[in-house]
Amino acid sequence: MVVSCHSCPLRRKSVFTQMTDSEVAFMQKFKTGELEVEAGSTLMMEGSKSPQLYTVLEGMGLRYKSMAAGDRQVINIVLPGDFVGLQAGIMDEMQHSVEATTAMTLCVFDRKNLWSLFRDQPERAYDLTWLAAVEEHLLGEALAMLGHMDGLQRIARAFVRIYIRGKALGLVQQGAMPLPYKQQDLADALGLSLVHTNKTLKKLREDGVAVWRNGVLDIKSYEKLCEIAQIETDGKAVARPLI
Amino acid sequence: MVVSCHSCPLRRKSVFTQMTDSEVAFMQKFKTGELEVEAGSTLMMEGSKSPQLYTVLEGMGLRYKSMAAGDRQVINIVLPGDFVGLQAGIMDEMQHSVEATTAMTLCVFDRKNLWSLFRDQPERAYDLTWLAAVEEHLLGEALAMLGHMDGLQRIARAFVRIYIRGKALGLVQQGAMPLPYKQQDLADALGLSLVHTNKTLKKLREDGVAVWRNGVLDIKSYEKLCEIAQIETDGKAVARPLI
DNA sequence: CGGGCTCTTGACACAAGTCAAATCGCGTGG
DNA sequence: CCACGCGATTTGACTTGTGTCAAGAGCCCG
Repeated sequence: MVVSCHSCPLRRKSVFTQMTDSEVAFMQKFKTGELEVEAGSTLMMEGSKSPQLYTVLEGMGLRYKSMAAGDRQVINIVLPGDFVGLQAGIMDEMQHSVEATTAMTLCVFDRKNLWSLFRDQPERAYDLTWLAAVEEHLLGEALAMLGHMDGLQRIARAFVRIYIRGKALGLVQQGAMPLPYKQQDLADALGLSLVHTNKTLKKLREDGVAVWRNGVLDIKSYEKLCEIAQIETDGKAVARPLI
Repeated sequence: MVVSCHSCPLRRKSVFTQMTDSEVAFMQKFKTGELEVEAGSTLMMEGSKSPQLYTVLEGMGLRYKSMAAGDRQVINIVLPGDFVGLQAGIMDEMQHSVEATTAMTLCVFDRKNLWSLFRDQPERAYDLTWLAAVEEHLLGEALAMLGHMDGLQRIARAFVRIYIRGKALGLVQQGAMPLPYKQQDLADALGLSLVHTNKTLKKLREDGVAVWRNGVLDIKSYEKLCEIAQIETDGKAVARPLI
């Protein structure tokens, strides 16, 4: 059953900026269908020219770059509302891969209609640029994190960032949210070895800061976590456009 | 003396995509003036809402984020042709600072005209998004570098990247190009300590790979450098739009 | 019950950070 | 014209965070 943009459950959430009815109608035309993928599927391959672009409706995923020697750098996690494939649409090819960690439902757009969006809907073009600029900002933060923080701080910071996003999406219940990734995924995101990630998680657990187990992140002390992460406790997710 | 966009010396270089006469004419209207700043000036401050956006005509600079404890993460270097302030234009505020390392000449645009660019010049809007997407890609690469490479590899990779950009801009003469930064700048970019950066540079020097001295980067063996950096030797700069 | 993932833990090695001090280069002022 | 001072670059000695190797424990599924 295909959801109409008008009644899209994501669109109602306050994290997403509101559109006028005519704007929603345009997006509806832009949308060409829905895609369901199972856990583990690769949505986009580094170097490929995907003919399709997606907005995540449900499920979680990972963006990553493959490196020499078989290891990879996780760029960030993909949550509902995220737009996937902008690079393939704007540049020629994807510069990273995208993988579904859980089963996912995606809203599908056709890449060849992207230009009409720039021509006829400058507001949406602006939104796309906004998304790219925000992504750039987030990567800048991640870079600073890898460059200047130790393992404990990195993990704490990752948890805070994820928690803020999860909260904005309504995924958090009593301080806990689903986080169905592997320790290896986190290690690959933070530039740490699996072993060291594991030991650092243990420390956070024993210090009563946060417990991440069985795919659920449970924040025991948001204050302590933020202190370690060097982040203000009042951080909120910024409202973002939903494409 | 203000250069007209039509006779802009940068625009002639082949690294930049060509515009039609009418497109150049629009950019000319968009341009509100030129700015010359001396070495050491701060062009944009993290958190500020700059009313102006720039394209670099001459000189070199640095983008960086300030961190706790007084140190900083250099995001990347700023060379002629680079667009500065996109974040201030699209998002509300800059997320990083920009500093002039040498004296610089900048082409000035008014932020409040940015929307008219999206409305009336979809090609330019597309270009801006393209720039943001490329920036995102480069930061992704940088992230992978910090996450997975050791000091020697990082420096080698930084040199190769810089060299490719410098070559495309015609800054390279007999394998050498001006690179007027401090070792501390490079250290801050690569997430290394100054001391370790210095020792690693020494190694590159003694191994006959590259010498960086007195603000000049001299590549002694591009092959060795690329091998260390794990980059193909045939890498070229991609053509990019000049805003 | 067995095979294959994850997750845990311990022991050890090494890359890189920190601290401290010497040297070099350069502009300024006596 | 030389002495001084300050910032940048070098170098050495020591410390430590993190990676690597290896092996065991927990858990799910066929």
